[in-house]
Amino acid sequence: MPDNPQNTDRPKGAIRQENERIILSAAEDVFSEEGFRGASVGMIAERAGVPKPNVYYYFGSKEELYKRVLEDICAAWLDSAGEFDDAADPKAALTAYVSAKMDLARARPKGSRVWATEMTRGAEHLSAYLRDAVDPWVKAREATLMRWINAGKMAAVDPRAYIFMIWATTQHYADFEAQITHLNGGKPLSDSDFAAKKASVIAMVLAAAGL
Amino acid sequence: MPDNPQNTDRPKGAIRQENERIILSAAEDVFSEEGFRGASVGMIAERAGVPKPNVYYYFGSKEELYKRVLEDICAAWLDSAGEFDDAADPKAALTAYVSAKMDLARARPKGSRVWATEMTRGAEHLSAYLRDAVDPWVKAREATLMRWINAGKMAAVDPRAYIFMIWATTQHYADFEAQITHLNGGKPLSDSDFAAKKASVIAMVLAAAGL
DNA sequence: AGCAATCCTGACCGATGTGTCACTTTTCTG
DNA sequence: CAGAAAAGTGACACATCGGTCAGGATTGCT
Repeated sequence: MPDNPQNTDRPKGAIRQENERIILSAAEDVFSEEGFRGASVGMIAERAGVPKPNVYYYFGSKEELYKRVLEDICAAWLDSAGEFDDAADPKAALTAYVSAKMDLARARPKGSRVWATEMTRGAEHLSAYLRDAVDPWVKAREATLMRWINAGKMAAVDPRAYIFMIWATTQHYADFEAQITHLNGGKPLSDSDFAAKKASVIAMVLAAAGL
Repeated sequence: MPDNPQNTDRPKGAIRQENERIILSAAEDVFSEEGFRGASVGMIAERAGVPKPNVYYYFGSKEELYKRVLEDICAAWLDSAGEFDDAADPKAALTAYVSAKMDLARARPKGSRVWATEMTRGAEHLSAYLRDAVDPWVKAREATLMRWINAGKMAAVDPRAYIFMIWATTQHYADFEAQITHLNGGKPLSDSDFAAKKASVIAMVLAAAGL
């Protein structure tokens, strides 16, 4: 095996692409359960069905693998964040955003949990992203919410507290999936159960802002 | 040192009580950051300022220590749960409950994060507690909310989704403290900042239920 | 087919983790 | 004060971890 610490500079072949995908998926699983420090590369390799040195072949280190997983999650977060279109009216914009967030929670619960575990460790690996992407996004939406409030289009809420409520409530369905399942007689929410909860969340979030 | 696997059967002395308190507190810190598997007894011992074998002297194993930490957190959870008094009217009862939950999030953020990390691992260590304490509590409060809804005292919401919203929104201030701090210019919320957010959360949760 | 590049993997290394234990020191009690 | 109980702790055994590497196998290209 050639000495090449810059694994990411290698040309992409079909095998590489497939194996990276498999390993990243397994890593997301294991990191979501045990966090960065609690997850072992051995567990990830086993989950992915590859030998452990292969994980190092494709990713230079546990940390590099973790960063790649986080990047992917951040991209998904940004995707849903784009649904908060501030040219629309409050009800339409918030409905779309909460809807997208609920869909993301449903489609990517483990990603959400990786994000959550990184938060509990102080979010060191997310600090640049929070500063460069999340913070500006929050400030822009605060401004939008204030504009709507001042135009009398929605009730006067603390914009930031409102945004936190949206995040918390939607991500709860991913992050606390185990609790929700336990409280649902040990069964995960079915698609129709989830759709009903989604509708309820949208309604409540809108009502919280007088919409 | 005598061979006594039943450490918890020993009479409690002042030194023991103090050292257990210190170790439990340190354990809560470390478990909240790295979760069960990622936390090491060595880290906990260092955080507590005691030699590692002393941690084993007072607690039989890492797992026993973890269970003790969780028990303490569950007791706090039950404390705040008692504030949801179903003899009161909806507004008073919900205000009291959300207030208590916000206070708990503020006073015990690390406990909340231990709870959250145990959730991300599937909540195995909490399954009995969820079944025996949380599930009955949720069912009783669902019934209460339905009674209020049917009496026309509050808007028709999905009771369970509403309870999840309360949990999510209040615990968010603990679980995502790192994010909130990052988004607050790197400074933790001051007491007055937090009080304002608390008031906003209470208002929004009430509004979500038409109160 | 030959060769280069890529991929795979058993064995290995030093570091770190859980837990133990013999022994020492300190505290408590009669 | 003496002895028992409680508390403290350096050293240790074994397991697991992050990461490495030589060499074999497979793939891709001319």
